[in-house]
Amino acid sequence: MAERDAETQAVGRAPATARATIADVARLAGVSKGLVSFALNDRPGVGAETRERILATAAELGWSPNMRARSLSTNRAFAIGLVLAREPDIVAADPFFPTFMAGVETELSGAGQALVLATVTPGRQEADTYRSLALDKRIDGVILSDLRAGDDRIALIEELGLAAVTLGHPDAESPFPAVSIDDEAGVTATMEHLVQLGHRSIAHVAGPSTMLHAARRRRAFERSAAAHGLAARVVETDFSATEGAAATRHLLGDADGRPTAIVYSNDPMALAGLAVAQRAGLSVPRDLSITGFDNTDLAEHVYPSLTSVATDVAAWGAIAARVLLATIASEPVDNTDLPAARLVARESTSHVPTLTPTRNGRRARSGA
Amino acid sequence: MAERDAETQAVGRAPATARATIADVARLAGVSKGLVSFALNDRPGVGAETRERILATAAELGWSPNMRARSLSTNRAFAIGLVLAREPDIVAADPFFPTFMAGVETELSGAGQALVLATVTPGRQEADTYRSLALDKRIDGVILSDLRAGDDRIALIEELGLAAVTLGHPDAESPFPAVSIDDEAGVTATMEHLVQLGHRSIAHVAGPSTMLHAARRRRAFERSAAAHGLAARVVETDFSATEGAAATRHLLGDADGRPTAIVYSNDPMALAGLAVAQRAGLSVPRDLSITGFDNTDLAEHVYPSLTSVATDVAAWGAIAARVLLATIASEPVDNTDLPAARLVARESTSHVPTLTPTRNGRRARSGA
DNA sequence: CTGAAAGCGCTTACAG
DNA sequence: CTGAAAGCGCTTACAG
Repeated sequence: MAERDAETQAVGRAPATARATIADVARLAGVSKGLVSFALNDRPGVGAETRERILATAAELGWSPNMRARSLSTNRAFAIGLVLAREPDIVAADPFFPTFMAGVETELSGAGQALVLATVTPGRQEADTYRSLALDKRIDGVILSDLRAGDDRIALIEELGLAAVTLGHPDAESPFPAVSIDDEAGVTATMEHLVQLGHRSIAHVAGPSTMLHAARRRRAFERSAAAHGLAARVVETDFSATEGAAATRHLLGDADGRPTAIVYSNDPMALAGLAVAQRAGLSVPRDLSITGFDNTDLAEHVYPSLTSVATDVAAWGAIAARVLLATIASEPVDNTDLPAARLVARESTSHVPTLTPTRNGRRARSGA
Repeated sequence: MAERDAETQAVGRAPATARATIADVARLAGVSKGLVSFALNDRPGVGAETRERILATAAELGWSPNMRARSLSTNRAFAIGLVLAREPDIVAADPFFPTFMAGVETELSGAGQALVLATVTPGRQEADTYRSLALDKRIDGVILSDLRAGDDRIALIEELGLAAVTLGHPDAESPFPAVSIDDEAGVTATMEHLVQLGHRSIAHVAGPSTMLHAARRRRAFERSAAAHGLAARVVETDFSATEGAAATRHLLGDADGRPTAIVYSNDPMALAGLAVAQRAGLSVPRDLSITGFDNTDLAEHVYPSLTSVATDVAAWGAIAARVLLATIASEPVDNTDLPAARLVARESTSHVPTLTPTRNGRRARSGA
């Protein structure tokens, strides 16, 4: 061993195991550490051939940047955070997050950034999680999902000095860019579809009114119902299949006569509602039309297949990540609106029965 | 401003924004930085009252450790990684991961550790992801899920010098502890259940044979079939609802007579299979019994509700994380076996029809 | 165009 | 029991 290796051997570790540092590159290339850093970061002020030589030796040594050191000196984490605050079973039943994260990842991996994910039960644990993520300096910014009414996370994130992007527009002032999908358009299209099929008695099974997107879908439902001169029956739930089933039982047992169509605020509830209807001896869509939201993979694989509203969730994730990274890099960013959610009509919706439905009546299925 | 603040003001930033460092604590407590570090880390060699004073001033200044600095000097990331390498739609349809990650999180948050999550499409991108996670020094170890036959990640992770824990036992030598759930017991219980109901023609819709847990479930099926003197028809899929549906169509159209029961290797496929059967005019469970695996939230909310195999996925995540953290801390760890998967019998399984099933036949449902 | 030095906020031998 | 110093691997003014 040449004596120049002496220092890296200090720990008694095999040289092969030791990672090359810029000091190694500098020594081998015969320049200073600072110059190596400049060359590696494509900064001006390094002679062309010097740069070449530095890059070559770095490659030869298999050098790669140590993010810990980089982070410490640049005061950046090169990572963003996502905090999921829903009851575990609701997160699990909803394919939104895995798809969304896959989209986020496509953007991050190319940019050398990492995603740190935290799952918490809703409540004060949530704020603590954001707080420690920031205090530990693990992330540069967060993606705020599941925006709530008067969401206190906006102020918290601002106080913590993190960058952020919100999924959808908050209901109050926000210093953060919003990346949104117009899901109201999806609800409106659903209503048009049902009205066109002759439905006049349509109910909505909504998500929690504290969640902005659930409230938005509900308002779109109510607006559309009003526009068509229909009553707007709404049952609120927590987005779970269990409460979706309960809401359906409630609606089907309604003394005022059960609705001929139910618009659910997500797919898991619609699937649970479908089962409740079938169990009650109703045929879907002959006796009852049903629609979901988010166009889960399963939607086209149940019987009857489920009419649902599709959004490009992965694209949403990718754009949200891109906007957040731009924000972190202090680049100017605008609010972004993604293509509106669109209705995918399938078998679970059809013409309203002309008479009160009978269990034995045969009628050709129409619609999608 | 006293002149002792001069240095922290160098950037022209408001003092309120500046985070307290151990240097600040040391100055205010009148000791050296080293001593502060010792006191804060509960190391011996600090006088009782000195320690008190240091802790008090740290609290007063709202000091919290900067993980970047800590990481750089200790050569640890205080974070673990999870790389999801499945097609996005399969990850999305399978509630395993969100639940698993919630379990992981319960363990990590208490230990001041973070989870960095990467989602990749299977293939060479996967290895690159592990590689850069390690080279960037972002994580100390990984949880290896979805073990494959002859899984090359074992060697890769070892080469990268990362710690790891595997979900289930690899099929070859592994230096890493395994945390396993005996899902074979679940399959065996399913078979016992079906045989007891009189089924003699049982098929299995398996996951990819390259995936160890899919292969394990399949082998358990075949063993159990053999033990009962039954033929073991198996159709292999990629775990997706789409292929689950296709496999079901194939089995129902089988020239040798269709099976009276189908054991699916996961719930999404079972749900898709249920729809295929219903679409073909078969009544489940009267004409065909169906079972799933993993006991998805939706299993109890479809009609008929789905007999499935339940495992405590969240506990699995928590234990896996705990074992991994112990490994990273160089504590001795053993392989861990969690309670065996157990069958949850519901409506989708019942007595085999005594005659070849007729579409109009009425027979009281029995079983679960 | 290039070098030498200080600094990011911690930890950890090494001396007293 | 305590202090002063070096080091982790980078980046970045500051001089030449």
